[in-house]
Amino acid sequence: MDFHFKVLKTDPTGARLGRLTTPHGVVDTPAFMPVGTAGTVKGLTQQALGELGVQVLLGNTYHLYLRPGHETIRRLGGLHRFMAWPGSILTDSGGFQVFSLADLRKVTDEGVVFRSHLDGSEHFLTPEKSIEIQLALGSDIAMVLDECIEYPADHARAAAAVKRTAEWARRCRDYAQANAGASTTPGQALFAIVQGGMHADLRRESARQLVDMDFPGYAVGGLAVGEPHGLSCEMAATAAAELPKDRPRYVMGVGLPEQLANFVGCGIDMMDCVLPTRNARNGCLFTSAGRVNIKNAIYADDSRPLDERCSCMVCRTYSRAYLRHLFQANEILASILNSHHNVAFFLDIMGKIRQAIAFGDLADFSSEFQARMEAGES
RNA sequence: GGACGGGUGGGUGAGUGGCUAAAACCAGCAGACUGUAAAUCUGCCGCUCCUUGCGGGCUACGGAGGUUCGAAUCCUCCCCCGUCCA
Repeated sequence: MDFHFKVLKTDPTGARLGRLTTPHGVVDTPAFMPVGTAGTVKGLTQQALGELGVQVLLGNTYHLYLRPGHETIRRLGGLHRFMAWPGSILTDSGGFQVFSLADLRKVTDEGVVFRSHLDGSEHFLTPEKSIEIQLALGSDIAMVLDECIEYPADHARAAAAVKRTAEWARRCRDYAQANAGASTTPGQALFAIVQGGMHADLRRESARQLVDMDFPGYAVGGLAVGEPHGLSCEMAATAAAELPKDRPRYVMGVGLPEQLANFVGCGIDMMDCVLPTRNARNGCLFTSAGRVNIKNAIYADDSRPLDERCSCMVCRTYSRAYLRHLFQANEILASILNSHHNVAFFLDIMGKIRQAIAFGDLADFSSEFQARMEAGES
């Protein structure tokens, strides 16, 4: 199967219902992609992910390069076979680590020198190296190496990152084209990443530069780095307006449950976020009535399901009291069940968003959802 | 009966004259988490009062006395708990 994307319907709000086809299957969009940095969505088996209806998940170039090593994964048949995941995979390029490992790296035009967070060893990640790794991993969608900057960042700083990101995108594209045969997944696609901080002119400029390079898909990066949600949406919409309508658009690293529909309304087709899994492990559960901190004492005797409106395995089977107990007792099952529910909840939202676009009432869905979240427990 | 060692806040356990309402860890309570250096991190954690302040009062380091300007820390006696000797 070759990579292609088809917009099935565009909502008056700008939201798109679509279908992405990758070498490993179909992805209904708008899609939420759980994050599986190190070749595992923490707390969930691949079987569970399949049962939850996950169609695409993330892996991380930087992490898998450091451990177990991309050549090891290549020898084992690529990331899909290595982790026994038959569905689609998108790999991040290491660009986010340019941001999050600020204390452990040095950026130059040539690339990024990282000190491994595992053993302190030095590694030089260039655009070419990032692609070389991703070709070995054989993700369905690789990402260009970008420079993700902090918030706030002034115009000059953001402009420099835009310039560098464009140069790196070109190098990534050229290297990927020249070495396509080295991929463990024939037909692997490469997405570019729009930067520009919170400066609309730079977002537009970045998008145009990348569109000129003709990528099969485009991401908007550098959002959800601490700025207010309204600004994120504004930047996502600004970038999306410059992007070709027939290519998938992906906002990286978002968002909260109540934010997902807003990005979709900006014309976004794909999102990923660590929140459902990370927060699950930290006892923060997302429900249709808002956040539930399952470690709170008020749940000690609560026999109700976590979310009465959720039909996931956890909500069908276990009480809040039990989930709290597992968390308090530091039991592994707490992470497993909490992650299961949170991912199910995010996927459920996306399903409802797709349905709402199909029915043409995304705006209604969005405001209803928001209202229920804010109303909290009844 | 004798010789040592020890009794500290819910637990373990530091502290051996003032900087100690008493380290640290655990437990408990609450909060945070947005392309994962995260099963992590932060705050609170004797009682009480208010004008919520690096505020006031009270209680507290087995018990009772004492020394001292000042004691969890020094002295005396007593009570417990360990180990060893009879």
